[in-house]
Amino acid sequence: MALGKNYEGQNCTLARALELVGERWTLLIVRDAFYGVRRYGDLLAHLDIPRAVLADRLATLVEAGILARHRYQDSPPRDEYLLTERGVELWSVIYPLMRWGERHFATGQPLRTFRHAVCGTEIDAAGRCPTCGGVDVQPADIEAHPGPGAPAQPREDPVSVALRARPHRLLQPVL
Amino acid sequence: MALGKNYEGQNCTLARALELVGERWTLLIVRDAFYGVRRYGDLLAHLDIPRAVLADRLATLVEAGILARHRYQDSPPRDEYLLTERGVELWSVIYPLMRWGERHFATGQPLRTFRHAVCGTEIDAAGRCPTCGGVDVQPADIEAHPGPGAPAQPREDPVSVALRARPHRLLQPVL
DNA sequence: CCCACTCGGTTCATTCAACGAACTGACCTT
DNA sequence: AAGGTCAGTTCGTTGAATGAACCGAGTGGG
Repeated sequence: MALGKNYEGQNCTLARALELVGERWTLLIVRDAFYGVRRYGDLLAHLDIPRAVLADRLATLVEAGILARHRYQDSPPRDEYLLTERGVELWSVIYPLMRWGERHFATGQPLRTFRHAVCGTEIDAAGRCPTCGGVDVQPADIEAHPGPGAPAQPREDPVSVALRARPHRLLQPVL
Repeated sequence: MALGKNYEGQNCTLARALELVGERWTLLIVRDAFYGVRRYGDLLAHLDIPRAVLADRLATLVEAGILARHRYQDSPPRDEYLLTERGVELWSVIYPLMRWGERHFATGQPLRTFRHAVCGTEIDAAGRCPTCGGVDVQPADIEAHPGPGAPAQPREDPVSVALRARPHRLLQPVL
């Protein structure tokens, strides 16, 4: 978004947060990071995002301390992008927004459900586990399960296939 | 944002939510609606948004059922924009994002704090009232209080002045 | 009744960001 | 040496945001 001069006048911390997170594509990249998508090429294929925009957003997110770039092999040199603590905290924004979208604009059955990994209970709209005394469930303790709904023409990129195939712990590599 | 064709491939409900709420300025307009800003002219002065963009966003929000347009006087004919139930539910997204921005990017003291109107306790980061048994506090029960922090050069538009002057119940008209 | 003013827009030329296809360069495999 | 993969960069085109000017309905004052 790069809200620039217009947001300087806005005192609200919301404006400052939106300068980072409100840019086009950014929140979808962060969502994919929760799903365990870590490499440039996988993000590219899964999001259908222009290469230049992806490179720009990743640089912005790393600079803001939301993602960290981590060398995972040396030959050939390859980096992966991992959520930092600051990035993981964005789950408290992403999850409610997903639920809101689902409540009001879903066309059919949910494509994905989120369960508390330790007990298997589906997490409620507020992000809590009804079984475990209503505690807030942290992303690392959440499993994304393929839901009953299916899109008309499902995507066939590796990430989409893997997410459809089996339950998967958030933040763990999906591929 | 009008994510258009790129988001059709995205099954996730997050993508559909972002088509509406992820556009530039949209979430700041919704925030102002929580603050009780209801008229075109007040939004214009408070947000420093181009007139054409504001008109476009308001139309989109009304069409999406997030705001409702309501005739509040007949001569001259004047409309105000009010949050619908669907819009009010966005508090679960806006509040965590504000808190996240405050935790990580605040420069000084908070400009605004949110208190549970019935007991006066400040609401925690998860949006609950510690005093009242940790219940989720709904926007209608929240009072925004001017905080200890002050910007270098405070805005002087009527909305900013009113919000700085005194505590104010969310969703109630600020002017 | 005319003039000035307010409010809530629309119009339009300019600027800036997004898009998508092509290119680059480091490294690997055969 | 040739071809492939990966992670970008470059660049021309398209589309959206910006901001200033304009517009039209309605009001209030002289």
